[in-house]
Amino acid sequence: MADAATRRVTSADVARLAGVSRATVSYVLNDTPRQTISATTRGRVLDAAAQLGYAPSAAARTLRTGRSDVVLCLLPDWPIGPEVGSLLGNLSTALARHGLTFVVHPGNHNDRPMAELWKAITPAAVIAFADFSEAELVAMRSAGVAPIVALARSRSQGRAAAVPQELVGRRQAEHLIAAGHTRLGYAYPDDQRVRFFAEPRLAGVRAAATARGLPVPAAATVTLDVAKAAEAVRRWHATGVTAVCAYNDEVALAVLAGVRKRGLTSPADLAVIGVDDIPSARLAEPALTTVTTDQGAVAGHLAATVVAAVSGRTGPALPVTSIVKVVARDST
Amino acid sequence: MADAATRRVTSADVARLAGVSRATVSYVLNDTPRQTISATTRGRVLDAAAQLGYAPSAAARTLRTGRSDVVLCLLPDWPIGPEVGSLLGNLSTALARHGLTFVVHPGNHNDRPMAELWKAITPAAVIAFADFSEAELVAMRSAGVAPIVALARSRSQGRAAAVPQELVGRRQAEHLIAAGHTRLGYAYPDDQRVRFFAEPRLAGVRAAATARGLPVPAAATVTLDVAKAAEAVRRWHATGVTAVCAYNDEVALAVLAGVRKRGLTSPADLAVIGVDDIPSARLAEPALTTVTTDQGAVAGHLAATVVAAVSGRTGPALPVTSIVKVVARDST
DNA sequence: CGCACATGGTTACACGTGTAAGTTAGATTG
DNA sequence: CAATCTAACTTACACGTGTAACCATGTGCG
Repeated sequence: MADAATRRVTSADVARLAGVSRATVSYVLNDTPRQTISATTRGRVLDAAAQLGYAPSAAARTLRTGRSDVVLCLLPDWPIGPEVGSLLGNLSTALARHGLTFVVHPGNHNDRPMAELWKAITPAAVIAFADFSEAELVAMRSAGVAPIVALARSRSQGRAAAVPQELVGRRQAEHLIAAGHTRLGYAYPDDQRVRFFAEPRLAGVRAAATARGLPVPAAATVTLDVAKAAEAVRRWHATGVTAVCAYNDEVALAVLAGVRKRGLTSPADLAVIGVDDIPSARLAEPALTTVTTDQGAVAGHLAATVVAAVSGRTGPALPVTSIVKVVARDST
Repeated sequence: MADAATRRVTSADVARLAGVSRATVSYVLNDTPRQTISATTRGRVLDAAAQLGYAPSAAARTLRTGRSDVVLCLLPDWPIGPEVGSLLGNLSTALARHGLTFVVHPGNHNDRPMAELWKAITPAAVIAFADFSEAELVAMRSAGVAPIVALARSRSQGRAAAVPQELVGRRQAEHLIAAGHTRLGYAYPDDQRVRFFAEPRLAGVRAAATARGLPVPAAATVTLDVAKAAEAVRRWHATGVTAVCAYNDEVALAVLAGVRKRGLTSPADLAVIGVDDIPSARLAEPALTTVTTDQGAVAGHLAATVVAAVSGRTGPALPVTSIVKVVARDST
């Protein structure tokens, strides 16, 4: 058993055991470019480090370098689904492959003024789902961290690795139009916090409709409540709408519940298409057609953007095609 | 516009502006106990710090202190639902109230040997959902971080702040038994990674049944697929089972889909109760009865356990009553 | 008066690391 | 053979902070 007061093993311990100077240890362990080390000493250092189980202190390294290898992701305050969870998991392994450690902060950043976070962590980059405020941007510039906007378009500065949400809406609408529907509806979410996402998706649906010369889609807010959803369904059905795009799979499930409540059937009376392909989607009555995003590809591109940003270069453009796909089921 | 090469504002800058020594700045900003500072200097220091927008370097502070104020949560590799997301959010604000910054790592820790994480972050405590391995425990001891096991029982060392999962199963079964059901079934998840959670829940259902002198529940694995679920429903119905507890809301929705597929109805032919109260639950056909956990209370207790652990004291016991509640809907 | 003592500060060091600059000793070269 | 160069290191400093140890004042008290 190790003592309770066992000291941390430092690079000086490794140097002592290997019989070299501390600088040599650092050069070996970091593969410093223009520094030549003989093979035998290199081996001795590596052996000593392994034997002692040496792991460098992140605090000291960050202090010296001024930049850490931590990438911080600020989660929005609205509830996240499994699709975001899978994105985060993929992003974590993708960044780890580049020597970056990925970390997520779930707190709503309205709570604490976010500078509290840089006080605690000194990240190399910060990923957020919504745009940064101007004050946040200058604070990040002066702290030397790279701001990155994910999943949405960036209107201001900061690198963007956005999945264009317009595309999601366009794919939904195109699928319905291809099935022969001409009068579309849009089920808008009740939660005000996701407007940032819902607005461009609705815009995409509108764009697809007008591109085919169809009338502008009839948007209605749908809460996650059967009675309210049934009311929206009644209005759509009365005005000749035969198919609706929903912001979400959950909103789509609410619409389906409303359809059943009104005694109608889907897709005969009203076709419904969602977004995300949550597990419940295939279990609905009828099984829900939905649009899914390739989270692995998005994570890979996001990771590339991050490493480009911390290296100071500009990131690659997202290969936008075939990243958003329709999962056809019974509701359309 | 600030220069591109703008330097970080340090405590020395604050000291210079306030006309005091750097130590005084540190004493003022940290409210060091046995150090007396006059009110006027204190004010000057505070003003200077605010004017300069000073935020201490976490790296330097951690290096000096040996312990940071970061609490790291290791996420499991199985997909997390919105209930875990809400728990994390609550935990973040609860810990922030104690001056701790909460951070989540989504990567499966089989990927990298987890020591890679302490290389990057030096947390004060680590929260995991499953048990730690013995090697991990000794590594954490020697690194001085407090291990904490959440949401499950801890069989080994390390503080535990567990919500007993047996209780969840017991509540499910009791609700069905109170409604008059005597022959119960259990819908076991297909995903092997959640066995750690499913096993105790099933045990709770068994315990509740035997406590009332009922036969042992008929457990069956249910995949998230309508056909497979329908087959399980057929067997239950054939063997006289009238009500099933599901591991999950999603598994419960699969059972409901199986019930419809067989041409049966719920709860008349088969009552179903889930766990988690996901948004889709109330939108199902019929609306799903489920068991929900008060995530705010759990987060508060978990936070208390963490602060107790980093302070070296032992944490309080969880007030286990009334933390798990049944949300009665139409499926029972 | 002389001593102890609280008040309000300052000086100096340590934390563990990366890296620029210096120092050998042997190889190369004109 | 002297001068130069290169491989293989070592020495020394800086990053920004917390805190123990010192120092200079008054101030009460016998």
